Amino acid sequence: MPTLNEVAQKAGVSTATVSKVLSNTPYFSEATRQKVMQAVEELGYRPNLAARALSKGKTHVIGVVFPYIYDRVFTDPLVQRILEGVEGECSQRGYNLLLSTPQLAAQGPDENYLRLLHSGYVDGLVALDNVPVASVLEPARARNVPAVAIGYQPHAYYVHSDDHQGGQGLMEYILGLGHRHIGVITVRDGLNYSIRQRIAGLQTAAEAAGLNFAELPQIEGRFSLASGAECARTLLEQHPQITALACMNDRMALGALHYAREAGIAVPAALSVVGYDDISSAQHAVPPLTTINQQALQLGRMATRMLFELLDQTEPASVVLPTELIIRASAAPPVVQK
Amino acid sequence: MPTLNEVAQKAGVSTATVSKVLSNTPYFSEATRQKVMQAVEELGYRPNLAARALSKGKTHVIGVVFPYIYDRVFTDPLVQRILEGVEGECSQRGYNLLLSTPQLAAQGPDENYLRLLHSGYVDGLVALDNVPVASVLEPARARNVPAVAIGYQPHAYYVHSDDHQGGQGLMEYILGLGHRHIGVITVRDGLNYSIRQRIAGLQTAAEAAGLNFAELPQIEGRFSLASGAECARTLLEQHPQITALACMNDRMALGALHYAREAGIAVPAALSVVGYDDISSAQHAVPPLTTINQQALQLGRMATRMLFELLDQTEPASVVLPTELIIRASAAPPVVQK
DNA sequence: CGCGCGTCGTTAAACGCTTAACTATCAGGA
DNA sequence: TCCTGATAGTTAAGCGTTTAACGACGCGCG
Repeated sequence: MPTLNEVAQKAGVSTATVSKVLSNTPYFSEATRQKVMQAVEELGYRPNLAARALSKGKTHVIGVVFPYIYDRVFTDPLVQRILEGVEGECSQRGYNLLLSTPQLAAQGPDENYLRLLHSGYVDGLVALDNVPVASVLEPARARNVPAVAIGYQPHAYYVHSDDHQGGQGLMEYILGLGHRHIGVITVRDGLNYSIRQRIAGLQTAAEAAGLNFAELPQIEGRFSLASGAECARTLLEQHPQITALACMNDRMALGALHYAREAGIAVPAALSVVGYDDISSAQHAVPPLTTINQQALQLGRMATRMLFELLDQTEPASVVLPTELIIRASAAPPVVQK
Repeated sequence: MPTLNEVAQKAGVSTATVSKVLSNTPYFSEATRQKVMQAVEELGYRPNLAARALSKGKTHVIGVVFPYIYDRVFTDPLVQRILEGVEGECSQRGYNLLLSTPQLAAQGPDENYLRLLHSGYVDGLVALDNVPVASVLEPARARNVPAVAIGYQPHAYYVHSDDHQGGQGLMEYILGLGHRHIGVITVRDGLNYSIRQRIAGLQTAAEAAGLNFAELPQIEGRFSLASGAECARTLLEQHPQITALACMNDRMALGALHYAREAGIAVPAALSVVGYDDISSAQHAVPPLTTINQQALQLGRMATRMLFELLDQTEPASVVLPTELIIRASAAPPVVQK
């Protein structure tokens, strides 16, 4: 591959001049500009980014970090959506995207990730950082690598969705339909800050309606559709009086729907099911799933914009995105019984 | 961030020695090893990858290229799955993943991508390269950047799934059920080699059964679920005698299912629908979708392994992966009528 | 006429690492 | 004793950029 030097030779000038022309740094004549451009053209020269990175200390690469915790990273439709947002912002600005999926153990992220972080290979980081066990951004902060968290990280720049509001809205909706026997399908507490907030939101709404939230039947799934189906079965077998199921993500809600169909339980006539996330398949489920849209795309976009502000030396403000209740057809008033 | 030099100073040796110790190049004593390691430890030293890249000409980064054609890149569940495969192989070997989503115009990929390609920033490329308009790997070949295509690129190292076999299997299955009035939902020809092959497969099977394939009603969708629904409507309104719909991807098949449900057409009793891809939501559709599994995960894995072989200077063999017919519940024999 | 300044271009150092070439030391064999 | 060769470590060049520092030139102005 041709180098700056070869271009310089060909154009009959020094490398410094070529560099100036290419970076549009003042003080070169139109004539030399022409010569240089011509040489660049003929050789098909393109700068070596590694060299540039070394010299400038900037790589134009930002790292996207999806730690590998409860789930294979890319099975979560939200991740995909976030990535889409990040990607859009980056490519708009001519930045490249380095994907990192560190293992996250209690003592911190894995060595591979740390090497990347300290390598000078990325100008900044956008990280899904939302679990209590350990923060992937902690080491970044220690090394002064600009970073934005998607999640609940009060000590960092962050963006997250208003999960409390979302949870509350969801519960208010169910209560408003008239349900009182409500089962909750959640995940193990302490796995994820967002879900903890959603639960808190449910609780707020429940207690505002005079229900004792702690007495509502709850069960812990593992995020997946299959686990949702299983949880629905267990919950309904143990508490046949349940008329509504609030699931803390859409995949588990879809699982619940799946179970209901197999068990011959009509949704929403005999059982209401609501989810959380508004993943794309929620819309086409049978029946279409009532859920909370948490704007994953926007999450990715915002985080990336904030990172760019950081890179531009301006202090970004952390953001909390509002959620929206998406009413479809999987929930209805309970049939009056007994 | 600490540099090699600082480590060397602290350990009281030369940078060359430190470098040797760290890369385990022969000829240093246990004593110096200890000193060096201690210094590394205390300073928290980690190599600057840009410098290393410049010096060695290797970055340990491979580029994953998903050109941006008919669709926003990450909306296709297959892309996600392929990415998962690539990611797994890479992180196993300590490689990092750079994501590139070039715009693909007739005259070739965009400048941003070319810059990346020529930058020396990636050691190799795995590319979804499967469209007739232009190849993203063409410029890679021109620059001698090792690359593997996922798709039909006979001039390159490639891996693709046996779409002809898949299409044929799908059609044989439908014919075997007894259908003769079969509608085909495809995409604009020339958009995608794989789909062209699938169609060829359908045709092979149809003609083996004595059907004139060209006379079967066909319509072109745009990959998406919504377009599938629309196509199903059009096709069925124009050709009410159709008893089965063969869709060239699952999303359009899901759309067809969606339309059928709305229109009150019972699947599979009154209409059989089959898809292609076996995306995860196919399994949970109502009714569960009969489709062809094309092993997207494996596609990503294989391509990456081939790339690593290439990087190891060994000539990889291109691969064609077999497909598998996944029989679920969206297709059944036609009701004998008239 | 001479000085200063704006313009255009060059030289060379620096970024942090790898590695070929080199020096020094020491043990063992002839 | 001397030579050889293995071992241990150093020096310095090189990877391809950027950029600070510097020189040369010409022009306008006092």
